[in-house]
Amino acid sequence: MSGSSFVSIATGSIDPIYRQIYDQVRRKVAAGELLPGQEIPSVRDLAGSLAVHPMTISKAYSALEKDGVLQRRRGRPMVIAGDQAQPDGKRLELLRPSLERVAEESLQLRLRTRQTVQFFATVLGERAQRLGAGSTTPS
Amino acid sequence: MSGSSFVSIATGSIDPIYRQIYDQVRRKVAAGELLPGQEIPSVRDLAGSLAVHPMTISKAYSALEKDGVLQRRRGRPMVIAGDQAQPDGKRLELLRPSLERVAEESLQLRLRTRQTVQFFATVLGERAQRLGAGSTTPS
Amino acid sequence: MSGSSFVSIATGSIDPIYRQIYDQVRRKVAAGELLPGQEIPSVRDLAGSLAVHPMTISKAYSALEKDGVLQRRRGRPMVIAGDQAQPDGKRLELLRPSLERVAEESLQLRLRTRQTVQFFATVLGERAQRLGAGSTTPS
Amino acid sequence: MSGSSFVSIATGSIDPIYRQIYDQVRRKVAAGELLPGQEIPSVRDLAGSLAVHPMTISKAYSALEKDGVLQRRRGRPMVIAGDQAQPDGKRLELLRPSLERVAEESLQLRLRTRQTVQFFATVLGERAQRLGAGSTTPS
DNA sequence: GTGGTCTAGACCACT
DNA sequence: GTGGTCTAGACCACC
Repeated sequence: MSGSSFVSIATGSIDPIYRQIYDQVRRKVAAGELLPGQEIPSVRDLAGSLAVHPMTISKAYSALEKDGVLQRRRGRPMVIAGDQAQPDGKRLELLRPSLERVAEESLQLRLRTRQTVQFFATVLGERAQRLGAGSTTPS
Repeated sequence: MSGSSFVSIATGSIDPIYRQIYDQVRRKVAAGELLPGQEIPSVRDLAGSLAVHPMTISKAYSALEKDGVLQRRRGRPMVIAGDQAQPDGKRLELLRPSLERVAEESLQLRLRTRQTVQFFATVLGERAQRLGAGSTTPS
Repeated sequence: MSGSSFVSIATGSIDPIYRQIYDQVRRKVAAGELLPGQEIPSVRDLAGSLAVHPMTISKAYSALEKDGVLQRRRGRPMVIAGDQAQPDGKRLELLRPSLERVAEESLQLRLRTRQTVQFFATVLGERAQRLGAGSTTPS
Repeated sequence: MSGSSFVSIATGSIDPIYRQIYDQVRRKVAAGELLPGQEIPSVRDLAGSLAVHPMTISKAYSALEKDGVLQRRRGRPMVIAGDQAQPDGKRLELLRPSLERVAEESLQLRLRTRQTVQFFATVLGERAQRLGAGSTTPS
């Protein structure tokens, strides 16, 4: 978990590791945090730092390449492909599926809307502060 | 979906059949459409009408029983369990893990906190309305 | 090499096994030889009969699913997806890349056009006869 | 592609750089654009002007030498090798494996023999014309 | 029974 | 050094 971690994985998560990597890279590119032309960690490097099998990383990278997010360069590290940064509104929409899911849960728990929203604001605030304060603290 | 269908399944859906059933029952109970003490179709009956393997139904029912939504009665159909409401605060905490996850995504997308929270309120409102409107809750 | 072999692989080929399988299935579907709804061999079965690792088959099937050629059915064999048979002209176009490649070779060998075309006709005729005569003799 | 460029490479191409170089030289020789005895750029020069690793150029040149297209001369630039034409029949046979492969594809697509052969003739004609236009006309 | 994911480790092609 | 392909074999989720 170095300060400049490229991505982070949650071993206990429901969705597979390669998917987590795929999603995170896609999001970072959309947010403009990873810029076109920028080199990404090699399959072996990332596999090493995440303590994961190289093939798992390779699978994520391949999917990202197929979807036009990454570009392969034979014998050299892969790079972020042409401009794909999204305007604010579009980036917000990327969050919708996750929000729908959590909204569903909230309703199943019979929680009141205002209560849920306020709690979310709190959680989000805490998390933002943690990030802002001590350099980087992902995961 | 005929008027009397207990639940409906979407064969092409991403999530497994047993999950679809689980979710629908849970939602109908939360919405008050299925009331405590009410009998539900037997495993065999439902399996027959949905053209699904009985084990799949059984799995959904077992999960619902484990989560206190259904009650088993030897030799007789299962029934919706009694209301075991929890204090608000406790139920809210149940939502935290999901909120943390979506907060993480929001930060990775570099969205502003206020913007995200407002969008969540919107999504939550839409979803609540959809549930409130047509009593019935298709997937 | 049973008479009803689903696909065949050339171990010495330039392109990877999973690609060979992908291409053959795609072609057979385009040709209407494999029809929508039709079941295909399971990953394990095909892996066994081709003496190949299951993951190799899985990779081919996954790609075919992603491209809409196959449809997954949880717990059951995959099937050919909705209608995709192509009219003659389009099918012919599918052959173009291969023809371009061989045309290139022909020119590099300084062969005369007519000579090459006639030779191709011969080869094609022989192969068609072999197929027509002794049931099936692929590979 | 400047007028005096020996070869050009497409970095985004599917096939490797060394192959692109190999093919272009072979083609130019076949087309008579490069004549026996003519000197070609040194490995270092070409590597510099193409901004490619010298080893890549070296690999292409070695393959060309191995196939009798180039001739090495100690301490001096390599030259195009003398013409070693082969009888027509023999060269035709060199094309058989490729033709067999494409014949296989044609049959899998259930295309009629005549249709396929005619289409091949068309493709071959187009390609010959494209090559012929530039300078010398291959038979 | 079905397919999916992951690990461990080998080999290859390309730069 | 880079990524790609394949094998061997384990474990999981779903029907």
